Amino acid sequence: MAKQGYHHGNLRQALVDAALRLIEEQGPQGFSLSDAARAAGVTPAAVYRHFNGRDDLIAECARQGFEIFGDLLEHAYAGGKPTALKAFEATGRAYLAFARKFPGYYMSMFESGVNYNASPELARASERARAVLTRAAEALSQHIPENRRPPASMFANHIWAMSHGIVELFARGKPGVNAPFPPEDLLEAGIGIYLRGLGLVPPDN
Amino acid sequence: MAKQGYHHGNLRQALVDAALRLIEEQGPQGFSLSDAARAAGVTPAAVYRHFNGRDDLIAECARQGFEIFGDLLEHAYAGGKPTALKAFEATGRAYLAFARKFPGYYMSMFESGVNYNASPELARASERARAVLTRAAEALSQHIPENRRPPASMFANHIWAMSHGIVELFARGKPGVNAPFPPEDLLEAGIGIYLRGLGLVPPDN
DNA sequence: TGTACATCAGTGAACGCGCGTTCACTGATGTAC
DNA sequence: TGTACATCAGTGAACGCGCGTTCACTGATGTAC
Repeated sequence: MAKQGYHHGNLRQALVDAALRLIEEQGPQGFSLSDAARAAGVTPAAVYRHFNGRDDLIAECARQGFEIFGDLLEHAYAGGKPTALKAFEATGRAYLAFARKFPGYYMSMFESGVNYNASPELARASERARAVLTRAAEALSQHIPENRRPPASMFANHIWAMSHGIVELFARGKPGVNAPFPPEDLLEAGIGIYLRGLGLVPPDN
Repeated sequence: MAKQGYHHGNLRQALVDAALRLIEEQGPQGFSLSDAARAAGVTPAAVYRHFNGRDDLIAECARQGFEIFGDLLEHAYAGGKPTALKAFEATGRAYLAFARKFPGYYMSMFESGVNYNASPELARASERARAVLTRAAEALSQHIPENRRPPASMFANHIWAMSHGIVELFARGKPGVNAPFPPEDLLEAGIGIYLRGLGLVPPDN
């Protein structure tokens, strides 16, 4: 976009952006390298100046997604402030917010079937995002009496699974599925009930 | 399989079976009508004797899946016996059991992007399966004091979302993701904590 | 039991298409002098 | 400031491939007489 003419200026990122838009519209399998090139106003062959082919392009989408995702979760967690509980809840909300705001990234990360070990950078980025969730869970679990404290990674995974399930089932404009509640409310309530089950929230609302 | 030779005998079901096996192995987007025909030992054109093309074949896979899924959930729910709580837990377990035992069906139902309104039969089958989950939730919700009883469809959706999330994130042999717990245990624990949060299970284990 | 015939499930060749990828090339850009 | 040149990002034509779908056909099966 920076420059016009024969040389594109920033084709690499333009291709990523085009891919994200296409993935968002047609699903991770529904987009093609040629589509992305066309959307960026360029010959398919030009893609090979910047990526090792289709899979490499998707992997870069996912990598960028995980970076943003990690940043958002980190920011929401805010080092566990003001309380471990509030920080944890905020992190859960950030999960859904990310999926809603960046569906292309989300799909490239979780629905494209991308191999997280495709590149060291991707592996690192996805690992970091996961680590934020686990850290939030760990801080929270300190408030549960030790004798009935479940492993932190377990309930990080519970929250992750519920969030992901809500995104997949209810936060997509899937034909034929009419969600009776806004996904945000559904997740908020679900996390609330779950945390009450852990004894981290007073039993009576 | 019933007969050999020029006439296949039961090509329709053979194609469905082949499609399921392929979906299981390569994902819902990774299989082609030609693949399925080849696997059934038949020309691609023969498929059109039985289906209106690729999408119709997938829709039939999903329909059969939802029938089995509905039966399994129904059976697990067992009319709410012995208690609404135990029946509900059994239903949740049945969800995961289905996903594990019939990955091809599961993927055709939830990952293929099939339109649930593609045929009235598919719409009905998917509706029935959902209804079982909601009914189980409704029976259970009778045991919650009315003033702090969440809508039954809400917590049916919570359980559904968590189950689906666990299937997608941890019950697949996804490269690069090592689940720290068996999915069954993860779901069992998650449902347990959640139900405790609803006040349906004594607070101390 | 044997024969004629209707049915229709599957064949095989053909179609147009878009895909991912390769290759020798061209021409815009930036740098050295 | 002007010129020669190296760099390298993007071109455009070509490839082989497998796809979904169509069509006129063929030959196995089952039925009527």
